[in-house]
Amino acid sequence: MQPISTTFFDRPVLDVARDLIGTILLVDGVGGPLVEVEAYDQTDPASHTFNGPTPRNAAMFGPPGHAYVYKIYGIHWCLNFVCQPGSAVLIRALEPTHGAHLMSERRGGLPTRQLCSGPGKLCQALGVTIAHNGMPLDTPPFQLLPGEPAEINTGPRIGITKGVETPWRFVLRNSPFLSKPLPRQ
DNA sequence: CCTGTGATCGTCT
DNA sequence: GACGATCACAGGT
Repeated sequence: MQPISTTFFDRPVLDVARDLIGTILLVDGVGGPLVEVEAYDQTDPASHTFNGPTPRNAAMFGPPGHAYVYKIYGIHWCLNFVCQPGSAVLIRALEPTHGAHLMSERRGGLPTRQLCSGPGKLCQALGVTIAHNGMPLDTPPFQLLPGEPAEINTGPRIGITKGVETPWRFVLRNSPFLSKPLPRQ
């Protein structure tokens, strides 16, 4: 199988987000298949790009297939994959299959299900920081590899106060590694 | 199972 | 000066 190229990301963000579920993300060889992501674009009041370019969100207006990393609540890092200008996919959770020992060490020995079950936890487990902001995703330390076909469910996004109804959260159906289950319908 | 809260600081108004 | 695409822990059900 070929690694995923940056042209994969030069498509509508909703298509990319859906297709990312099941894709294997590794950072310096550590990670696993993505089980939860969210889409954001410039028309969306919850997006960092809603009010146009700023120094922080510059990577989201740069080339597709690069990382956008920012710090939230003064504490945690969050990793996004940049798509078409002003849009990106927030990487929220993965199944920790590669480098589990290192992830556990970085996460204080917490149980496997809690190693990467949230955007801040995932960055801590994979060692992602602002140093990765703007880096291409088809070049070390990043690796993106195709995974198995996935059954996907959608729902509203987590932790936002605007655009709360927009169902742009994509999850692997029945995964035990999500940050939260989908709401009951 | 659930809800509430403190931590902590960069970013933008 | 206010707030945020979060997390861990505490406490009650």
